[in-house]
Amino acid sequence: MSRWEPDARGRLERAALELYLERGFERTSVAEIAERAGLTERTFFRHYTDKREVLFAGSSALQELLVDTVARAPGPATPMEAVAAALQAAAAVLQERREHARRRHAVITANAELQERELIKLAALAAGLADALRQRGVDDASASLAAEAGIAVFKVAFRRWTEQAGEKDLSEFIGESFAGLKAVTAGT
Amino acid sequence: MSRWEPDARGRLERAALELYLERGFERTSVAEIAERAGLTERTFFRHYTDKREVLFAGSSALQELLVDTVARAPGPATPMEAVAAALQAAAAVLQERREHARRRHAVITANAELQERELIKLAALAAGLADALRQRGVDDASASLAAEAGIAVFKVAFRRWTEQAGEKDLSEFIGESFAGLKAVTAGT
DNA sequence: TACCCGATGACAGTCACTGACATCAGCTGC
DNA sequence: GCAGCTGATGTCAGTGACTGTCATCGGGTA
Repeated sequence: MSRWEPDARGRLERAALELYLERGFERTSVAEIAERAGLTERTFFRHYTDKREVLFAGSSALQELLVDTVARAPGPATPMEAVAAALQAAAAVLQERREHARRRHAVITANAELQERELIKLAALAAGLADALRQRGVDDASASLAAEAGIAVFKVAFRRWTEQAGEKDLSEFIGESFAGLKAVTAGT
Repeated sequence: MSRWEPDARGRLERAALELYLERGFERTSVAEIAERAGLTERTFFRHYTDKREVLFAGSSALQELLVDTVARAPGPATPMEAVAAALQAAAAVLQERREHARRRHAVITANAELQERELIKLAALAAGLADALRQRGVDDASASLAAEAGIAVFKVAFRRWTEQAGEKDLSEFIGESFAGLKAVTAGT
């Protein structure tokens, strides 16, 4: 048997989410998270750069999924089609873990600092999408615009998904939002 | 004559921008800003909620300008036309103070925490735009999408404006970006 | 003249985050 | 099977952002 309990990161992430739900982000100290995970505060900061980051561990995997999906989109796909495919792929992942996604999102919407972190993660996703589009030969400005517009669609769709009373899939909200964006930009 | 030097906020804002430019955001302490402004650290925090906020004092004025411009757009204007008018109004203000805008932006792009704050301010602008559109009778989803898309256009245009070698006006970049968005969303 | 108010200062405290050094189970080379 | 290295963790002493509380006092007000 090994010297320490396994999966320190997993324990920290679960402890953090639990505590943020129980008492709120601000009223939870890093020492408390570490204690619940059976570790020390110092070790927390070896795994996560700050108190917020522990909620965003999965975002790099999402980023890879988006970028890969754009890269693998069929050759003739337009930039927005490639972005749409990427967002649908991401939606499928989130739909699978919808309870976790909603709990996490509830914590984030309750705290401005966490919203800031979420926004910069979304900006990073946009930058990754834009890069992937450029790799496909899309010109610089169009790549940025398609990526930013795609993230805008995602933000709106995700919010509607979490606020709905029913159980409609995230992918449907994304489809509707893309259609809505098309309609609204047509009238300029 | 009054008991204290006037314009404490202005002195703090100028001192902060200077120091952030001279030594970087992270390597500047609030005590140093306050000292250069002839005040104490405690007083700094009476004027600004945190060390970042001192760079964003003007954002509420920008928000009011955007919201007012949408509210006053001609009745038959489409949502995107109203948003475009608002962004052009904001662009004119930034163009006027372009040296200040660029210095400030240089500080922000050099630091992730400041970028986070900028993003949440932009998100607030989007929320304000969306509200103003709803007041005009635009349906909920379209209002959010037009607002978010408008902010996406603004982000791209602003970045191109600051990165350009020449002296082209921000309003031109915004016009081009709106056209680019229209082109890119048409191909879905 | 007495009083209040609002902007500031003084000071102590909490907590996020960092740097430096210590510990020690398990693997590696011999 | 032993010496030594490694990597994840612990310990401890900071620094600096931010907060609560009380004191100060020039200027306006009754």
